[in-house]
Amino acid sequence: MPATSPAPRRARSGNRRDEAARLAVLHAADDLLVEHGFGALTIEAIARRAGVAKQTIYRWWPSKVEILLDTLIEDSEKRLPVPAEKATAEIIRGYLRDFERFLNGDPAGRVLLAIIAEAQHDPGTAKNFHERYLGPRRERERAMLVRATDVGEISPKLDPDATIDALVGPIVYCALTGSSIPGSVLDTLFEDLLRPR
Amino acid sequence: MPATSPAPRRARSGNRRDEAARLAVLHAADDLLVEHGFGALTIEAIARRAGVAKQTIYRWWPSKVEILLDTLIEDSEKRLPVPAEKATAEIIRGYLRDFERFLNGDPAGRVLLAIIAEAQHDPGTAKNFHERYLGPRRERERAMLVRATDVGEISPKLDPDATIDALVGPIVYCALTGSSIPGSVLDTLFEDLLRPR
Amino acid sequence: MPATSPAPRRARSGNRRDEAARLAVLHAADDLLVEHGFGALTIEAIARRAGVAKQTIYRWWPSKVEILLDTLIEDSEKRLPVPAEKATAEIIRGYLRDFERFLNGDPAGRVLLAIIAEAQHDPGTAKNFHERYLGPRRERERAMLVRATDVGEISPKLDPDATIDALVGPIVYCALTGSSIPGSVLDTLFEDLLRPR
Amino acid sequence: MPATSPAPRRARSGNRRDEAARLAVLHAADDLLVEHGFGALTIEAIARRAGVAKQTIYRWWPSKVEILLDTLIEDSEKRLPVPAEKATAEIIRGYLRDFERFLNGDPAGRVLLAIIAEAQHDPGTAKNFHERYLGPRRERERAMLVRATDVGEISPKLDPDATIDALVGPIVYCALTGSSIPGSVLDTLFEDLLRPR
DNA sequence: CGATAAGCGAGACGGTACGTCAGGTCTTGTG
DNA sequence: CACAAGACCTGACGTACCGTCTCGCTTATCG
Repeated sequence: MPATSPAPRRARSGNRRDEAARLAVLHAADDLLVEHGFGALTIEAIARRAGVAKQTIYRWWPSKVEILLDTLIEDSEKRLPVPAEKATAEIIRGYLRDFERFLNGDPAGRVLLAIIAEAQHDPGTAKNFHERYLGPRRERERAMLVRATDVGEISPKLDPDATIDALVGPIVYCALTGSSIPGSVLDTLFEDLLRPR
Repeated sequence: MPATSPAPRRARSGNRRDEAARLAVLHAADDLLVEHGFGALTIEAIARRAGVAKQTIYRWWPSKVEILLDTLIEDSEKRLPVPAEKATAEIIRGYLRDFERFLNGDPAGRVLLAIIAEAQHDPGTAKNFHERYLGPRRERERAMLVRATDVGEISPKLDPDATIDALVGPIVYCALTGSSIPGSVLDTLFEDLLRPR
Repeated sequence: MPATSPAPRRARSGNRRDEAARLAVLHAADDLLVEHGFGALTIEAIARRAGVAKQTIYRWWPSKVEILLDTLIEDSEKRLPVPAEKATAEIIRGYLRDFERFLNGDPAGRVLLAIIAEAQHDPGTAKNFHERYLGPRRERERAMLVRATDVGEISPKLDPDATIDALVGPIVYCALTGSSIPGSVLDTLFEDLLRPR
Repeated sequence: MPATSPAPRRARSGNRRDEAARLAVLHAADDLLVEHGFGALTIEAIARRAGVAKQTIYRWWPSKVEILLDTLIEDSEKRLPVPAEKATAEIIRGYLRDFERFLNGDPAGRVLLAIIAEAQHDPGTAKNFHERYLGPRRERERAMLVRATDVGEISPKLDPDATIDALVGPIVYCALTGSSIPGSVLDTLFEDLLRPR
């Protein structure tokens, strides 16, 4: 009688990285940020909450912001993916609205704002933030715009990067100052800068 | 016979607030931020640098961000005043360009970015930042726009607040991400959103 | 009418050293050593027990052994003074017996043994132990012997230092190995090496 | 079919204890103690230096002091054997002088002092030290004295154990306090306590 | 004019978190 | 099954700042 399941059992630790610990840290950091704010986000608190040793954190992350960056990358991939297939004007408009909702409603959006903030205080954070998040994402946003332009869905007034800055800038700025940009304003900017067909 | 000068001399201490100490603290905070970044901006470092006792700082400022806020308010009044007299399209365009230069070139601009950042981490800071800086300044910016509109210099597509967010947002966002928005992009937004005569 | 007391009141802290904290640390260290052994004598434990901040300990003592050295010096001054007045054979014999009892019965004796031990592990400790305890005490012991010799109370076979080593050595050695030298043996060595009148 | 030997060659690992690893650990511990002092004697450092896994140490030794005890036992058997054949006064005197040289000159002597020290800090160490080193050695020293007494080589004033304490005590005490007892003093004690023929 | 009261530099104090090190346990994969 | 390797939790290390406090001084104000 042949081979019941391979019994994965518990393989909690060994000489390989412990996935459970990794996730516990990511979630602990996320939760602490959302529940008690960035001020409560200390390595000790994360370790305590995750049920993990401080050393385990220091072994795998150079700073607490890198932890946030990890959660941000994983979360924004799921919750705010850059549309990668067909690029219609409507899809782009939807992305902008999702972006606004992400920043003002989603816990992961709080993480993004916190990292932007921390990047002002520390050049190392700024560098990693660009290399690991902003850069790659901008790449895909630019590609989305170019595709839509090629297809004739939109005909932007400015070059792709400037266009993105002009559209995303107000959204982020409003989120940073605690307000939330109205959908109608978003629409006006969208119509105005992209001139959709 | 009209009283020889009151000889203010150095009044290093006494029973009234010591202006020299106040200025020393403001400058020390400013300098530390610019030279070594926000991470080096501790109360102890400010006190050390200013040659002042910690208690003197705690007596007059509730937190180190309030010190920055004080310097920001004084400095941006001097270096980036909101035009309050006549409001022509050209004056508004100049203000936007000055704003960009302020953020990316002036030490006081670094202070503003640092405070925006800190406001993400701490609600109290956010509140004070709005009440003491953002709010009053927005008031004057709005007034400037209204005046220009009334006079027929511009005819904005959006209501004043949305207009300001849409113009200032990209400038701030670019500064926050370490880049610097090109003048040409600024001009396009300006033309587009304000439709100057 | 001779001036009622100058009202010392409580002056618990200020910009001068806090005597209460100093004593709390000394006692905490002492107690921990006696109750849980040298292994439990960590700076953190001392601070915890004394109700004192770690920094307060580091401010005044370079190492935990120096704390022990402080208690040892204060305590052995009280509990095992070197006879400084008249020096008869009987007084010297009494001192030797007291020394044995100090090492094997008194908590302060445990402190002495612990410091001797720690001096084996760390040259700095050895140096301080000699300069602050062993040296000055040996001085007084030597003086006691010389005085007794001059008066004709004893006529030692060896020079003073060798005599002390020969008498104290067995006492300390037995204490270190957990046994306790019999009084009769002490008497034999005493008679033999000092040849009292 | 030539049945070449089973090629034992280097049997670095397998299912029996690896003698090379055992020796590497003992030597690493010894070297570290001599070169950098007891403070540098950590399990991790020993493992590093011996090129051995920590687990290998924990598998065979309950504590680092037991490692030292192992080296001490092996070394002092070779370098400071208790004379077991004929016991003349001269041989005993030589043993005392060798003992003094062992403590003050031989690396293995440093190990003995370190263990004595550590025994003050930890009762478990004290117990093992007595059972594995002090006890058996004292046995042989006592036997040596008894033999010499029976033969009439010496006629000690005190019982064997007290005699040994009285002779060895000053030697050890001087070594512990960093000085070194003069040979002449040793001779005086020897003559005085043993009264050799 | 002398008492009072406040601001000041200085710095000790009880704390929290930092980033590092070692302890001792456990698991993996190799020989 | 012993071993090298090394991840893991625990807890102490010594340091930096936090925000509060007392000290001894100087100086303006007021009775």
